[in-house]
Amino acid sequence: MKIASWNVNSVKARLPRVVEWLDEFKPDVVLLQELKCVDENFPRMEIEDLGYNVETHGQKTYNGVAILSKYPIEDVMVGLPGDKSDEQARYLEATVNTVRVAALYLPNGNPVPGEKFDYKLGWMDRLIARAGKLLQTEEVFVLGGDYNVCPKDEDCYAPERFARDALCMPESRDKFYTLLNLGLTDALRAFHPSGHNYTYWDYQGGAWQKDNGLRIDHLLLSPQAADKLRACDVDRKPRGREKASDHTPIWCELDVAE
DNA sequence: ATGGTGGACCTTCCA
Repeated sequence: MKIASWNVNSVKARLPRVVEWLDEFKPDVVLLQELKCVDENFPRMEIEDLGYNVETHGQKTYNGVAILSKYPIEDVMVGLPGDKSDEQARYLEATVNTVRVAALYLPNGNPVPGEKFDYKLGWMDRLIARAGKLLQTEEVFVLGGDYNVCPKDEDCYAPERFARDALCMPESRDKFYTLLNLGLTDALRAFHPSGHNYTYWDYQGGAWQKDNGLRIDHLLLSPQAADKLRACDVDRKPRGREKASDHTPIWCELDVAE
């Protein structure tokens, strides 16, 4: 069972790239971020025509997450618990083929310091709390998405340039490791313990051509999911195409009965 | 050197 995550940076602008990639990669489940549209404007028909069920949690102009699945999507939970005043569409959780999955778009947090960085850290506290709840169920689960956290200096092409950036700040990394240390597995690092495995390259300055990237998209697995992990990698191909997103998909394969 | 990339939206915000 192949589960992928991809920040598409506008599903409307990216639809040809998304359709093309679904057709060639044939993932079973896809966690999308940065839809940048309300639910009514999601290109549901085009995705359903490829054999996917669709659940969306959209928002006008900003954010927005979705779950696409070849299996029925059950027990949907919209939004990250812990702050009823939070109106940003950044979290969607559901069960597909016995696996609990979440599509998450963690706040960027720049500039530092400021309200946005505080919101990021607060959102991470809520994610840690949610992961703790999920771990109590001892289920197979995957928390996938754009975490906007670059875990280590080796995950950044120029760590000195990002030392004060919200993606690399010690507070961001500390909370990311608090999350991991609950007992989750960073699936990509389980298969590629070191080296550059970037998932994002800025549009500016020829970053893609120079491989000036960062690893900020992650698949975090419960212990029960990690036991079933068979493969994990970044698919760089979509980033090199015309009208590309600035992120590229990360995927894993779990040995789950179908 | 006050640019630069891209998306949404309509003038500025966000990444």
